[in-house]
Amino acid sequence: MGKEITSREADYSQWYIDLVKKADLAENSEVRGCMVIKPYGYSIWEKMQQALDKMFKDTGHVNAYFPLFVPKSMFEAEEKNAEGFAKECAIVTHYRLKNDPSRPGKLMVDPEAKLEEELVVRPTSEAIIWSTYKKWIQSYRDLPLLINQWANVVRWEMRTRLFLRTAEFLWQEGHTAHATAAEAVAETKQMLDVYAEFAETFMAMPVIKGRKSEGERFPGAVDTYCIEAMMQDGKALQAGTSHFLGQNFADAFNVQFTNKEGKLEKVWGTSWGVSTRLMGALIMAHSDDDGLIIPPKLAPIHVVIIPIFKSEEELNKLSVKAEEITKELRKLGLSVKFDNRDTLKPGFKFAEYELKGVPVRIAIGPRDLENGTVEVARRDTKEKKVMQMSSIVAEMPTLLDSIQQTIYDRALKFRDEKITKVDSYEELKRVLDEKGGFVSAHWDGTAETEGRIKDETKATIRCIPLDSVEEDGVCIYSGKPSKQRVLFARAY
RNA sequence: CGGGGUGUAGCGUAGCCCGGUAUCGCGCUUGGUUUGGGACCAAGAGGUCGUCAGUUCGAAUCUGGCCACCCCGACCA
Repeated sequence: MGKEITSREADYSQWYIDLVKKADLAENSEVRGCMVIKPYGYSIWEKMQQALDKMFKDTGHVNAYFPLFVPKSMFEAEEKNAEGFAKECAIVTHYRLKNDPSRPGKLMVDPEAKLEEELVVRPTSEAIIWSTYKKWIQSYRDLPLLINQWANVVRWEMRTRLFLRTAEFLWQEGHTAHATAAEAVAETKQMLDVYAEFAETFMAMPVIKGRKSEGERFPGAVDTYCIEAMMQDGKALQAGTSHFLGQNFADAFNVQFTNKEGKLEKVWGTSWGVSTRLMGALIMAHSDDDGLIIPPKLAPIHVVIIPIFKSEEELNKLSVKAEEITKELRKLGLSVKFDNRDTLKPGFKFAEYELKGVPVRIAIGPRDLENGTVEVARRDTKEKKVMQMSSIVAEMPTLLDSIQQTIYDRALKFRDEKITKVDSYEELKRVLDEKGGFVSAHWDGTAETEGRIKDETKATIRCIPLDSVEEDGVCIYSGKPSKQRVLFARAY
């Protein structure tokens, strides 16, 4: 009884919502489009942050924090970027409330406290950051400037979904400035590699690195790179982006430096980000109808120990062993929970930790005490086996590695099976409808063709894969010559 | 922003057509029995029925307005 989850087959969208809510990751808040990230969900995000933050630091970046508010005139300085986000900006127009004379005890906006200039709540921080960089950069010796910030941003979305698209979300945004275009491009690609490595190593989620078409490019960027992941329902999900900004923001904010020859040059920029959307990706990449499956490297709890007992005396005996194991596992840096609650049956606990995606469960009962064994169950395969109590600690790191690998391999196999090559428009449509996934096809490179295919099939060009080989072909839509296949998919 | 739906205890719901002060399950509290895959018994606590107005002796129920949220679409990370 208790927490029933809609099956993926019955209603994938509802399955996702059930999982988020019932596994205590997040819930809808009183504010439309905004969510409360609950402790269990937040602890997964913290794991992601820790891993990413280390990778950023290892590649020479430092953290800083810039304001939530951006003056409207500053925001609109880079026109394409401003235009791109204009439709979804929250704006602060007043700075004070006052008592409402017509409704005792209630407040109203004080019309006399109107701001001289409206403040845009950042949908992204390029504007405020580049206007600051202008002050920080004078010489080539000030470059490169490699800064990241962890922050919240607001995009007033029409339709929201927990983690995948919320009006306010958490992310990191890296903003770098360089002396040369080549260096900025290298930075853009380096950070794309960092994201891909993070997705694959920590999230156990294979991704395709690629470049966005003009139509899908970040507003204000010269080039946008992305990592694209495949969800279990056959829809693609953009999991991270890295932008080569060219000199667009240097132009808009007049950011120049003196080079070695004493000449003024404009700086080159990049920006890159991943968000709490990764939580949605993590859930939809791996989980099943029984609940979450969290790769060990991101699991808030690695191992849960569940005692099976009839009496308090029995529990006490088991507790001694369980605490011994807990202590030893913790020495290895693992997060262990010993669930000794005496009001719930073991079966209930089993189901609960499966729902929450804890990678390993150890059950220990009177029989085990006699035999010196424990029952070990892994979440990814549901496999259970009896192991020697004496060796369980030593074997745990290997077991967790194996789980991490199995989850990745499974996702990779699924993803690879969901890539289909087609050579005609009819085939593209059929594959999208019947199989889903990525469809690899020739495209003539025009925004017009891309737009028409999008209108007719709801599929977009997810990316032009970086590792794709040049091959002569014809565009499946226009019949014009093409040198490369791109990936189409319906996407989140 | 269009189309649909729903607001009743912490959660999920019945009641609404046909007006008479709210049903059931889960959860919670207390006590007892249980515990190797989602326990059971008993006794309890918990409600401005989204909101405002109207009709009526009487409104969860009828009428009108408003609000909120969810789902589907367009737009988007």
